Amino acid sequence: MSSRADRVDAVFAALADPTRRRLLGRLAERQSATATELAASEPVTRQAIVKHLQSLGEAGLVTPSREGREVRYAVTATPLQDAVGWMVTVGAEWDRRLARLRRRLEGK
Amino acid sequence: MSSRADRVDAVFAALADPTRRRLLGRLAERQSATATELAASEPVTRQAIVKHLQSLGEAGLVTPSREGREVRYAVTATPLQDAVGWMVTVGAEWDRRLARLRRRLEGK
DNA sequence: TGATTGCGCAACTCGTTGGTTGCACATCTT
DNA sequence: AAGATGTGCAACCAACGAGTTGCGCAATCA
Repeated sequence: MSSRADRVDAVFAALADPTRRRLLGRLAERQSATATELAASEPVTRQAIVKHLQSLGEAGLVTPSREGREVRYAVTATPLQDAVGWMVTVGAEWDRRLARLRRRLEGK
Repeated sequence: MSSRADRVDAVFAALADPTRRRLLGRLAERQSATATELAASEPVTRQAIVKHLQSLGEAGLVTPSREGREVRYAVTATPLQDAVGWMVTVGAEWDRRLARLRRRLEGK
């Protein structure tokens, strides 16, 4: 029933690992990438990358799609909203902080 | 030197555990609480709570303060900004999402 | 003063997980 | 058809982390 809490849980768990965050970053730059491609830029094995991508996939942060003989991954980014939502409910003056952040981003 | 990345890392690692997030929630409601108090509302030992609070403390999310013979903990909430900042750099149309979120919270 | 209450430290268990290696299977390319 | 390239599966290892129990010490209360 508590699918919302589970989602948040999965997202934070996925984002807990720095390698996973880096992978998400890479996938945000390039539109998509395969596990072997990502493994080239990362100091670990392809298999490790695959596992990370699976974690990210279970959290809904990344979506795989088969293309011929290779599997390309792309960011979904939607479930991050839940995580941010949780953060907001915790902090006190978070409204102001978010506003400041947005201004800083829009002002570029 | 990469203190920024480390901070984000600590925050996400701290937020990865559901118990820790619940503790943060409790501390957000009440102004402050001791480990033993929190242990009463939680199905684990006081010692476990203490460890969690230490993790949260190292992440800068919580601040302890001694008062007589007891130690009270309170949320700091500032470093969450870094985490949100990271999230923003990843997602694509995050500006809009944050805006929607703020509206939903203000309208509430 | 003695009993209680709250905290700190240490050792230990057990499950999870990030990472590896090895091999088999599928899919292009030449 | 043969060789290369990309993925999937499984077993294994080491380290970390959540949680426990036990004990000792400081501070408050009766």
